[in-house]
Amino acid sequence: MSISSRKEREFKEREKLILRTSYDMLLAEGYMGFTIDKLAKKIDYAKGTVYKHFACKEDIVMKVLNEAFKQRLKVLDRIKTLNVPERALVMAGTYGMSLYNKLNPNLHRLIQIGNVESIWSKVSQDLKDEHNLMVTKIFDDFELLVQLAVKNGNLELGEHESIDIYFSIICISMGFSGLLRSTRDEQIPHNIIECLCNSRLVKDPARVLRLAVSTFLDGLNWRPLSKDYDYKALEKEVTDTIFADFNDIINGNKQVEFILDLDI
Amino acid sequence: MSISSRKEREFKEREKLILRTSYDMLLAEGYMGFTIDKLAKKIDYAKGTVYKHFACKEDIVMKVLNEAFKQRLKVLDRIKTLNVPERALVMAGTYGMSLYNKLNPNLHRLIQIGNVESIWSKVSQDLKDEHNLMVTKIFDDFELLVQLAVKNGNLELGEHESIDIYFSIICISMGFSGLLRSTRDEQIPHNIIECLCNSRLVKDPARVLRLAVSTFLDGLNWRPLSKDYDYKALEKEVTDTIFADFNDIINGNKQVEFILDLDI
DNA sequence: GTTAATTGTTGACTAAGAGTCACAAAATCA
DNA sequence: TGATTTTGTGACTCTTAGTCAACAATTAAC
Repeated sequence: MSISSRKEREFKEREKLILRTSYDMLLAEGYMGFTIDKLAKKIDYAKGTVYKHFACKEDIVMKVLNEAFKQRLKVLDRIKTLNVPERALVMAGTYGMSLYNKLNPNLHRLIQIGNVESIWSKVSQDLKDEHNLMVTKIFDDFELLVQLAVKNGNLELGEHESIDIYFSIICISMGFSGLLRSTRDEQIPHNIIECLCNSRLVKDPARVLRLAVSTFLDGLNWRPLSKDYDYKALEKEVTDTIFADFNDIINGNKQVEFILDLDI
Repeated sequence: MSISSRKEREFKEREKLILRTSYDMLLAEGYMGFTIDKLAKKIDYAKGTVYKHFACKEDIVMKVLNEAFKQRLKVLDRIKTLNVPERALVMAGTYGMSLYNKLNPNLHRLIQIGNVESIWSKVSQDLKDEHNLMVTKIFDDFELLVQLAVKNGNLELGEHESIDIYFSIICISMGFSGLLRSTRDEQIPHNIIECLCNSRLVKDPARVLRLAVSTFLDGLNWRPLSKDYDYKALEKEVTDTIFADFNDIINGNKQVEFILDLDI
């Protein structure tokens, strides 16, 4: 206890410092601008010390990514309290994610980094597993929702398998994630999708995503269909209640500095 | 003429050699395994000579990517000869792309590389523009198709704007592109999506994509709906006629080494 | 045919950054 | 206080992108 655990605490504190600083650097300067030398200088420790915590640069990036992902997952936890049809829960999830992305528009850039082969190939297995587990959680939650909808008579699977449906919805979201960066402030496009999004004047990609998901669900005949339920009202409701804090910040009534919330 | 253009021809020949070799290296060893030193050694020229052709490593990668993309675009050109409803054309496009991806399962890995911020940020403007132009072409073709469908009374836009629809379809495809790699031979997963695809036993992601697009189009009420048209027959037809050559190779009746087709 | 000018090619060199490790400093223990 | 363990360090190696002065080959001039 006491002494050895104080050391331990200090070590954990420093690990958080490393992660938080890396997070800031990654968002500010991107993956290319993130070097261990700069990081070490910034936190005022030697390079070797950083490598006492992480086996390689990619592990730091992946750990930051996992923490950011964890934070993002909490958004989805909030909607579980809602007492609405299953399909409305799916939509509420997209509303929450849209708001969260508006708040924290650079986060998806981080998340995309983890999908890059060259990074993935160097990350240690533990961290890959951790990441895997979180993504799996989303899949599991989705699968339950699909099964519940079938059980409650709101959805028939037909030639679809349950997995096809949630795989599709998640893939749709992924495809859009490339263009979910808020267009509030003018930013240099970071990839081809962002370029096109600018040039094609897609003012609110999040709206298009919500529409795409909704259309897909209509195509599945997952009830209540968009014409039979006031999803606009649902959106307003979740925005004003369970995501009220997000909305306050977006509307400028509150200011927030987004940092990695490390409650390890 | 003659002399100076012979020089020029030699220069162009070497450029092709650089691109073809880079293509092979990128597919074989990924972005991380691709170094200019290795490339130079392989083509038996000095490093400096390579840099006479391209300003930086990323420019080589992007040029390879653009050429691969160009090749891929030709797949979509084939379906233009089909005399079927607009929606069937959209579906035929996905069938063709599925086949092409089965043939050339590593290509999408290349294409994803170009979407990575760290590469995009170093590529010269010319190559970005070239890439942009090709993606724009897909968008334009799609927009025409949507407009035609509306004109012919097969689709009403409703609260959608034309751009929402084609943006959505393209995003859906993009989301799936992460898992379109053929699962024919056992391969090490290259990113989280591929991991999940393996662990969740999605046997034929291309099928799921086709289903997702079809479901989305049903949701849009873009006629003929999937229940009113024999899309299975269409798939068989295009597979057996305009993509017969792809199919032959897939079924092992023909062997083909996929290389970059540089007809510059 | 010889020489000068131009053009093309080279690989040693610089710079930068990842990762290592022998040693130094600090903490702990006896 | 001195011995032992733990922790932190930054100079070092290694790899790789990109440069550039010098060398080679080709072309032009005389």
